[in-house]
Amino acid sequence: MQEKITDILRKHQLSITEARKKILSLFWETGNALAHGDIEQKSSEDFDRVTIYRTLQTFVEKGIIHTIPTSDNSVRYALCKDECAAGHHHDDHVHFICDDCGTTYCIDEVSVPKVKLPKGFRAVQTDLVISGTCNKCEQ
Amino acid sequence: MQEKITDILRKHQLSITEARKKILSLFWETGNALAHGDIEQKSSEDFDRVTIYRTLQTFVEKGIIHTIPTSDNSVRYALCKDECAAGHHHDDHVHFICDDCGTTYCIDEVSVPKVKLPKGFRAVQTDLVISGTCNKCEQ
DNA sequence: ACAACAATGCAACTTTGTTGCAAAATATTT
DNA sequence: AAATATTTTGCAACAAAGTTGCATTGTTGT
Repeated sequence: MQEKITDILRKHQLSITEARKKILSLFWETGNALAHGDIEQKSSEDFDRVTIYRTLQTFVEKGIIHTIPTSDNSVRYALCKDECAAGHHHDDHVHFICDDCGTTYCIDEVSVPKVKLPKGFRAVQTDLVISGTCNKCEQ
Repeated sequence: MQEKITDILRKHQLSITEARKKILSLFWETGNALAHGDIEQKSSEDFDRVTIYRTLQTFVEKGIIHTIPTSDNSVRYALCKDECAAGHHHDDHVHFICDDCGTTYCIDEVSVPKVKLPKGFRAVQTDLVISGTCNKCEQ
């Protein structure tokens, strides 16, 4: 587990620090997307607020995590697939946000359908965000 | 023009005030989506910051405008179609955000494709957000 | 025109995010 | 393995974004 974490950091040419290991393992453990606030709650005693901001920023730049668009103001982050490299994200999968529990899922098994845009519009990134009720809150 | 604006407000059972008329006409004039900041710039001398916040909130609740999900932290608003009612938005169209000029378009001619979700997930709202270069910045 | 009600402005505040710089931790070189 | 160079972190201070309570003003219905 710890090896996997340090491996990822090394692969992206990042020095291995406590903060980065901790934050990265949080993503692995939860599986789902995390907002900055979530991370702050789960590690506020270990690290400064600023460190979390900077770490997330670095991870995004290096292609380890990506941001998920949301209608409310909260930026959420999730682990990228292996194909993502620095500066070039390829996270064209579906994101699901539960209105009940707030959990954000990456639905890997569904891929984002290609859309034909009007003349002159060139697409670079496509995000499909679905909100509703997740399988845990459905009962 | 002014009649159209007051009509919309009346239809949604809102009292007709200067702030609401002004902000609503801003949406009509620009056609595209507006962030809170845009509105503040274009009317900061007329109204207080707080009034803009509250007006936008009211408009969303009443189904006059809707929020558009974005990867960066900026909340953007756009006019709803006629079918939207208070509490029930039906804005399943495509949004396009230009990386160059920052303009957010509602691409009405393209509709959001239906997506099959894993078992237990129930979709309520589907947002397809595409970013890239718009037809004005393409040259 | 008047009373009832709703919206606005102001001030104070909370939350969220940013920047510069010294101290500490990590990596690199020999 | 120790010394140096480089990066990262924490702190403080700040800037921006958003919220709340309350008195004042504006709007609506009779």
